[in-house]
Amino acid sequence: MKELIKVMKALSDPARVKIMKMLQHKTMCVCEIQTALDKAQSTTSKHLKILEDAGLITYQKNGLWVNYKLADGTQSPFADSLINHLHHWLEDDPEVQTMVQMLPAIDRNIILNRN
Amino acid sequence: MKELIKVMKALSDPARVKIMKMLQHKTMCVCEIQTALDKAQSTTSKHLKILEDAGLITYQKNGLWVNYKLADGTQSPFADSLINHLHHWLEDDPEVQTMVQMLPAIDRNIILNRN
DNA sequence: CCTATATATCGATATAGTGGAATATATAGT
DNA sequence: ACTATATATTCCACTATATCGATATATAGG
Repeated sequence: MKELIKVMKALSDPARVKIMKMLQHKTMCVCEIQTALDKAQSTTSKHLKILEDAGLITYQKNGLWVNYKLADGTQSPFADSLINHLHHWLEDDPEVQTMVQMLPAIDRNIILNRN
Repeated sequence: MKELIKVMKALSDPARVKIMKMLQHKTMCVCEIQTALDKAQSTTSKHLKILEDAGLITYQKNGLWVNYKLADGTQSPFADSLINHLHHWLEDDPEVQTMVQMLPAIDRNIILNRN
């Protein structure tokens, strides 16, 4: 029960659902996700922790960067189901569509003023 | 997006998930659900409203009684998916199992001291 | 070792959710 | 119309969550 509740709570916030929809398109670091969401860095980091605790996303460290991606769902059958459903859910949601269109422009090198 | 969030929030509380698991076995009135949950009547009524707003349950009035049952899911594709998944989810959850075993003994006539 | 920097954690505050007691509403029976 | 009663709503206390600024942690490069 606790495990299911954790997954449901994780997906009960628009920002976190948006993160799931973005990661469906590409692996992203915290600063990229933060930019897309237009939230504070600490806020973004906490959302990611909640999704990770629920078994919905995983990360891989690469130097200073932490790259987040969708989990494979092996941790939790609830997470697995919802990850799969989210792939087709909200595809026609205007808010999600706008965000997805912006994704190609959201790049850590551009965000941090590198070449 | 709002619709999905509403469904997820509705299923983010153990009492409400338990209601869903109970209604999977039989239609129940508020006083029966209240007894099974061991919560106040007002609390129970509010949980039911949240589930109904999310499209997860419906009710049918019969005199003073309001009989709640699982929705058919036609209101919301999200609700539909989750109603279906919940049918097999948590079947081995100890808390749910105990509650389901008690279900046959939970009857409005017994609760209200009628013959 | 020191500095820079990407991310995580902490502290504080505002908002939302959960709970029960009290009250309101609606309907059945007389 | 009056009473009884099953459920819904309101009110209020308490807890949980979301957010941000500030600080801590970890790692790369010099």
